[in-house]
Amino acid sequence: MTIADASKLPSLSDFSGSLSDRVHAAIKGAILSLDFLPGSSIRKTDVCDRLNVSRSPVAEALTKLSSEGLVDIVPQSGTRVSRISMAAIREDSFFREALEVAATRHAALHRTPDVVARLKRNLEMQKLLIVDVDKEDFIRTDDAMHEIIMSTTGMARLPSMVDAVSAQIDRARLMMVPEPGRLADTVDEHRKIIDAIERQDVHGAEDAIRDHVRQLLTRLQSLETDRPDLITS
Amino acid sequence: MTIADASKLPSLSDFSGSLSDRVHAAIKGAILSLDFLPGSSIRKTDVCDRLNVSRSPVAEALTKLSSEGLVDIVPQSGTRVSRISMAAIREDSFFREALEVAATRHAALHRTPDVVARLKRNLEMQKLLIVDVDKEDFIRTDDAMHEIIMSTTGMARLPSMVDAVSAQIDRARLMMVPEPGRLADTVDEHRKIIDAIERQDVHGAEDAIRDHVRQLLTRLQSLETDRPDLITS
DNA sequence: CTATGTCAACTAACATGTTAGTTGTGCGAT
DNA sequence: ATCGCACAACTAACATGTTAGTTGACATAG
Repeated sequence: MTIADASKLPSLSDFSGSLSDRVHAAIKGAILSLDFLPGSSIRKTDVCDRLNVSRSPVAEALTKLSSEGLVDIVPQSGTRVSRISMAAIREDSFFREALEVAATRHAALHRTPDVVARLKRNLEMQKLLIVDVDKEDFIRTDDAMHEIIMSTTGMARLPSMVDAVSAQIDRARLMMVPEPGRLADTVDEHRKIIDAIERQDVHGAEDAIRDHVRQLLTRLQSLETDRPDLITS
Repeated sequence: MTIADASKLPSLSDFSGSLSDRVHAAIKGAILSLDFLPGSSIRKTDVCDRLNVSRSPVAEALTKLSSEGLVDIVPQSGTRVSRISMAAIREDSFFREALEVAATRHAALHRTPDVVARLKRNLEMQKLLIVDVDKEDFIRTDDAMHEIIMSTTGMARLPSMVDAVSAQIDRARLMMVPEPGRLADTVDEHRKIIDAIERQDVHGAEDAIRDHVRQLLTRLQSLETDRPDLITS
């Protein structure tokens, strides 16, 4: 059984909030970036030594990660980084789809000219970033678009909810090999979503965002054959 | 400032799982049943004394309740039972609607004759229970119907997800005065949902479940004027 | 060589001691 | 009487000690 390499943990000073929060963020980052490999076991004492904290905040952080599905705690035995399972990815994808569809529906029903303008400006930015092949910034802009749509609902907890439910997806996404032309396709999907919102075409917007979210799921399925070492079931 | 009466906590032996889990269930029950009143502060030591456990499991339980929105933890200061806010209820209702709509959509798309039969049997049971005016059993049967629909998705975590997101709603629901004829209306809403699933009418099923979930929200709005002492904002 | 039982090492869970931040209270100054 | 400030009491957060359940290694019997 491999053991997660605690030396890969970033320093706590990179984060804010309570000690527990920072430990949580540090470990979560290590898991999502695959510095902590799926299936490896986490030794609390290693983490404590590396971060210079006691077991309390580490225990609390691991409990939270467990509820997010990123680690498996076996009572009285040990804690392991959860393996990526297609079943878990499909579940997370289902939840994410449910929330994104609801948000997009709301956006289509209640859109204001201001929101449409912001979405269109965001889309133009995306087009520019494709030409630059600036993937980092593209992802940031992509996220911003989804946030604009979510913000129309006025639900403060929605972004963090979507975030929590996307943990497995985010981790799996990192293992995918980039696909040529995928960025251009993504922008096209975004355009369809924004167009439907502008027309207040509720069903059109729902279908468009659903297609978009499912694109990712479809592409993730390929991991099952590509990286069977990291995927269970 | 009122203080939550720890003597109202049920005994831990009524629950199963780890000590933390049982403490969590006990406190959650007290909050949802309004034995712990919204706004009152929870004294860890009282809870420890009553349940004969140390502060660790109590702290963990309260952390979890905090993430469910049932208590507010003020760092270095205190923990209070969260007041019911219309904003929180609306958010929870939004999340619940998103999940239930997604589940119902899935049920309509992939329904089998067996599922339809089970749903129809459940509906007949509901009709009988109206005549008996057996509210307890009616609620159980109501819940069972939603579970049948959710089970068609095959998503293991869906019920617990909906449950977590319904905490605020469940608490508020208890304060509502029963409305004559409401049960019959509920059955009618259920019938529409089941009919649409049987016809594989996706949009019809979505609309029907949405109407159903929103009925509750609408009725909850009245609390804002009826019980302003328990509602904030 | 395999199956099984024992035991030591390890771990999460729980208990308890300690620290530091917040809040209200009362006293004194104005 | 009111404002401000110091202080005491209380709390969550954190550190650390203790308990009990799990696991795998190893020895031993078949």
